Amino acid sequence: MERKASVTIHDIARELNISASTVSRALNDNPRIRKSTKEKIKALALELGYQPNTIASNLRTQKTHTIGIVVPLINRHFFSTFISGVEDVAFDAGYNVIISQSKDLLQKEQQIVNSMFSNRVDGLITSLSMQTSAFEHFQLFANKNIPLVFFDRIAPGFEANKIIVDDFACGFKATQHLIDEGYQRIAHLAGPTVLNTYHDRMEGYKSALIKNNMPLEDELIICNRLTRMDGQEAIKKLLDLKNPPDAVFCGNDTSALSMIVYLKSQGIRIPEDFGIVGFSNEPFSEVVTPSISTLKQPAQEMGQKAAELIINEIENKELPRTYQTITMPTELIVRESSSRKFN
Amino acid sequence: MERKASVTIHDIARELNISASTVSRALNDNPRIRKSTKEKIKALALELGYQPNTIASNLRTQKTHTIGIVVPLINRHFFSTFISGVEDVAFDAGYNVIISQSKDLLQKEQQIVNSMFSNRVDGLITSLSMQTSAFEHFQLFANKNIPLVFFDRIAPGFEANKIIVDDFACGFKATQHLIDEGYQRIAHLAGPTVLNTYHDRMEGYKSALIKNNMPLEDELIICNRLTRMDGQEAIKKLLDLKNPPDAVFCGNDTSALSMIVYLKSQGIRIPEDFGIVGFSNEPFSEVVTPSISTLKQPAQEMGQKAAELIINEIENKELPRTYQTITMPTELIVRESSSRKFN
DNA sequence: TTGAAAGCGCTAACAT
DNA sequence: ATGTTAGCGCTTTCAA
Repeated sequence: MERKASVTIHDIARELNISASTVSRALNDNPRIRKSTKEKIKALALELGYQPNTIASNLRTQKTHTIGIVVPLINRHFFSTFISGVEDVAFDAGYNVIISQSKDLLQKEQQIVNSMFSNRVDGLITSLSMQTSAFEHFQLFANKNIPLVFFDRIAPGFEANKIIVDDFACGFKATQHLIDEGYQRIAHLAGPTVLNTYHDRMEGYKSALIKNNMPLEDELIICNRLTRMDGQEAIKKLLDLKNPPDAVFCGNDTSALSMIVYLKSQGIRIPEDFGIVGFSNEPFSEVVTPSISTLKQPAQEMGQKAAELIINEIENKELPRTYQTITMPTELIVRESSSRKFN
Repeated sequence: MERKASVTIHDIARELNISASTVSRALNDNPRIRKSTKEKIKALALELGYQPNTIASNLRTQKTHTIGIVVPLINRHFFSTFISGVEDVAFDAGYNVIISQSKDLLQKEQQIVNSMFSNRVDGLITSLSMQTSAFEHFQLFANKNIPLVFFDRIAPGFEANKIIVDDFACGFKATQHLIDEGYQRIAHLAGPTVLNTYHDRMEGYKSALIKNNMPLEDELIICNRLTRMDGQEAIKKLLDLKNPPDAVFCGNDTSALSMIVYLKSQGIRIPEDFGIVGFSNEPFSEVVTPSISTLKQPAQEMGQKAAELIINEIENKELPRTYQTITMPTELIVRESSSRKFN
């Protein structure tokens, strides 16, 4: 029942009448240790069930081989897939991954970022909460020159690496697609436009309308948090307009889904009477009826890229820092919810 | 560009002409420090931008306030939701969460478990890989008396806390439901039955058939890894039998979905001609057409419970250890894919 | 109420 | 090829 004190390199050293440093070197495969000594040491280490104490090593080397990730919600498909991508690359490079979720609360995000710092993560990868519009809490990392990568919801103007998709182009593509399908009056449901993602999608939407000489109308743009409930409220509001839209480009798939459910319940046919395009390519979008046209972001690849970037930065600290913003490719996936032409 | 050395308690001590221990005590709100001293210290700490070095503290106190989680795949909804539940409780209790995915590979699982140990996590929460049928790699934790919680896919016979659902009862309920709906010949698609989850679901299935005086037939039971592809192959095989089934209870929703897609493509009507029940209540199950009847596991709550259990164990190390197996409630959600009676 | 001193387990100059 | 020594930054016993 009692916790047996762990075996340390000193235990091994004592037993073999050598010094702890030799043991340390041997276990780290330092070439300056004689092969026979190494073998002796490793054999005994195995026999005694020695397990290195990473904490001690971390303290000594000032390096934790740990990457922190902060996302709004761990169990959102986009984020969990991103995390999976990070973990893949990190694991292969010998890094651990420590994760927290902000729950879209600025205050929690701030706490987490501080905690990650105190835990001396070697780098931090993050996508901002819906409430985040100031970035002082990340200054801690910038000041200490600790690598920082923003993805998806980024801090505009903050000097750091960033991984995004071209949300403007996505918004444009989605809207242009609806126009091409013959929809006449296209609305947009946006998320909080303090966030670059939702802001840019909306601008892309507007730009497409303008390019096609269609009027921008304030009443056709609704901003909320894009939950299922939000989607339903939005579509109700839109249908209640004197001059309601015949299509909506939604800021995410969840709200698009709830709109579809509501429209179906009202006997409004999709895509014949009403067109919908969502965002993110959630797993359900492909299999729901009608299937949801959407924009696919390469979540796994974004995570991998983020990990590569940050590990590279961690391991090349001395190089003059140059920050890049990497734009990953997206794909407009046209499905039933907007495909009049196939009918 | 150069990394400015961090402020330590010694810097604060020097500046105030006091000892580092006093600073340490003050910052930790030790009651034996005079209030005025405390305030002076905290003010200076703030001014200098002091951030505690958790690593050093961890080494000294032999406690990391970190919980390790090992799951097969981070971006499976059940697992990411479980993780979210753990993180919620852990964060509130001042614990960090470090995560790795085994990718259902035993070897990776072993590596991860060792690495988690070396990182001196205070406890480990895990769901086994599909390849795991021996558990020596967890012995490390058991030997050192480090709290260990298995969930979902557990190590039978291993002395540890466990959080599960009653998979046997689930299998029984699902099958009984299909029988009640009038299906005559019910097949089962199982995952690797070395895992308790899939094994128990299958036994539940068998038990329901027996109870209803229906024959058990080997050809109606297929085992694979339950991917989409696996589901499709399985349903093809089943339909090719001389005497094919008219319903399937699937070990997960993914394979159930792929069966539905295939059946629809063959013009087989669901639920009229064929009944399907899945497992896990993936987000898509509710919205696909036909919607999928399934068993709902309380993933978030399981995660919370796991965190509570392990934190309690961590913080009451001295108590004689008693291991519990907690069975969480499940719910059979009846939807279109098996609801003949509603038609 | 505060300080001195030791040490958690490891690594890395610097010696030999 | 190996040993000596110092110390990473913190906590904690013991002493004052």
